[in-house]
Amino acid sequence: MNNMSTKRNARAKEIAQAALRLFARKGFTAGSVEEISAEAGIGKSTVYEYYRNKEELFVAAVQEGADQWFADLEMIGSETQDPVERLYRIADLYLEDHGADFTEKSRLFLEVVSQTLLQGGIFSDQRHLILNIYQRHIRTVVGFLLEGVSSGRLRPEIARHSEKIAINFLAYLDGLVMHGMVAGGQVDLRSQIDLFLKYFAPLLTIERTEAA
Amino acid sequence: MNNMSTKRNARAKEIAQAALRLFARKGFTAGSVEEISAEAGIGKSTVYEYYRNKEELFVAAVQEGADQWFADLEMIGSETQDPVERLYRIADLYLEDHGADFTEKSRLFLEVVSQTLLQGGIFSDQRHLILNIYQRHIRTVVGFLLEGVSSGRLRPEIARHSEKIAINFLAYLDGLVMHGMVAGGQVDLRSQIDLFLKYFAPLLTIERTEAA
DNA sequence: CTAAAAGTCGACCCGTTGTTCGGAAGTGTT
DNA sequence: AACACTTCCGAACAACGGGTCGACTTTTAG
Repeated sequence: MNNMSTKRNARAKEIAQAALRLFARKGFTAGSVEEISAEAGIGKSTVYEYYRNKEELFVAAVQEGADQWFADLEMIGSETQDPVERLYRIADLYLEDHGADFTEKSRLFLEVVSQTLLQGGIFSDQRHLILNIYQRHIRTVVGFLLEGVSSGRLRPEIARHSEKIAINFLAYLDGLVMHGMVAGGQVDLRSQIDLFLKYFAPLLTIERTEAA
Repeated sequence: MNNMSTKRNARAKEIAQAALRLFARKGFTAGSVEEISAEAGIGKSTVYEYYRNKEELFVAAVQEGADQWFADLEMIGSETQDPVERLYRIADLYLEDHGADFTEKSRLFLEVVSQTLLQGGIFSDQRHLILNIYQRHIRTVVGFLLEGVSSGRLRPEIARHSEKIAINFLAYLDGLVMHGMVAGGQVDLRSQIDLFLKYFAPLLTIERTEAA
């Protein structure tokens, strides 16, 4: 029985991952259930054994994507204690795989935003789900900042505005990735971020190097 | 004859504007041609007298949106000469109408980005069109920065990185608007921008007020 | 005034796709 | 081997929506 349900869960997860890949590639409306089933290597009707409908499948795909994202974020938290280094690593995460074609995460993120506000979109009546993911995202970065203050590497004043700072930093990264998308390789995201952090990081850290 | 074609153009523009509104509200795939025709107060088939197909209509809608946007941007350029003031005004433009529900421009922008990268999307083979709009956008802000340098209000070093700076600034604004969208009023965009510009503007201007 | 041209639109066609259904194929139990 | 039970899927259903067509109305021009 337990064996049964774990096997079932594993199957459900496989389908969700296939859906994640396809939705990221083609979007919610254009990505058909049949294609997803093909991607997962099963029949179309089998999908409906695991998910009531396409929307539920999309939600599962988003959850799957979010889980992967937070796993990466937490990895950063455990691998380095230096707050500035952490910010650089987050930026790396955003740029990851940004070669020939874009990472699944960015595309799916875009699709989520669309579905969140588009009238009649999937999340228009399930905002709380997205809001949870969003707030966890912010909270993680706020945590990094506050830890940086406690450990004495960041200026104490940061603590007061930690949430605003986190939001601004992430907003910048999200926006930059979008620019990279529309500009399609015309913009060197790496050097954009380097320029940004070159001025941003000193605003946060204690050691002020006034001598240029 | 001339009268005829201007009348025809006017009609085409009306339809494009209706399309702009609807696509912004429901997205490209979910917004049907029938709804657009209803929004424009005409029959569905009439739309096809002015646009070959739905994609062409979408392109027209995007052009329409871009035209409005650049008109606003140029207005800023003519209304004030102060470069920092101009940046603030651009930020205002992004926040404009961000009350109950979001401005058409932001939503359409999102849809454009989607359609630009989604495999099989409209702009996947018409990237140049989007790229033109994008570059004009960047170039306008670069122009503001360079004018600021010439007039002696911005630091001369700015000139070297003017494009990178413009991109970073606009990327931040785009990203922030997206955050506002997903967070749905939980984030006070105005105060986010104020915090950002409070640290950003002094990096650009000549008069350094080291005494806090 | 009239005939051709342009504009309009209701009705229809048809491909796509989400969803259901009935039964076949596997799995475990006794 | 026979049974229940789950898993799987091919085929059919139904709705939706992009696009076409032919007839009707309005405009233009001589």
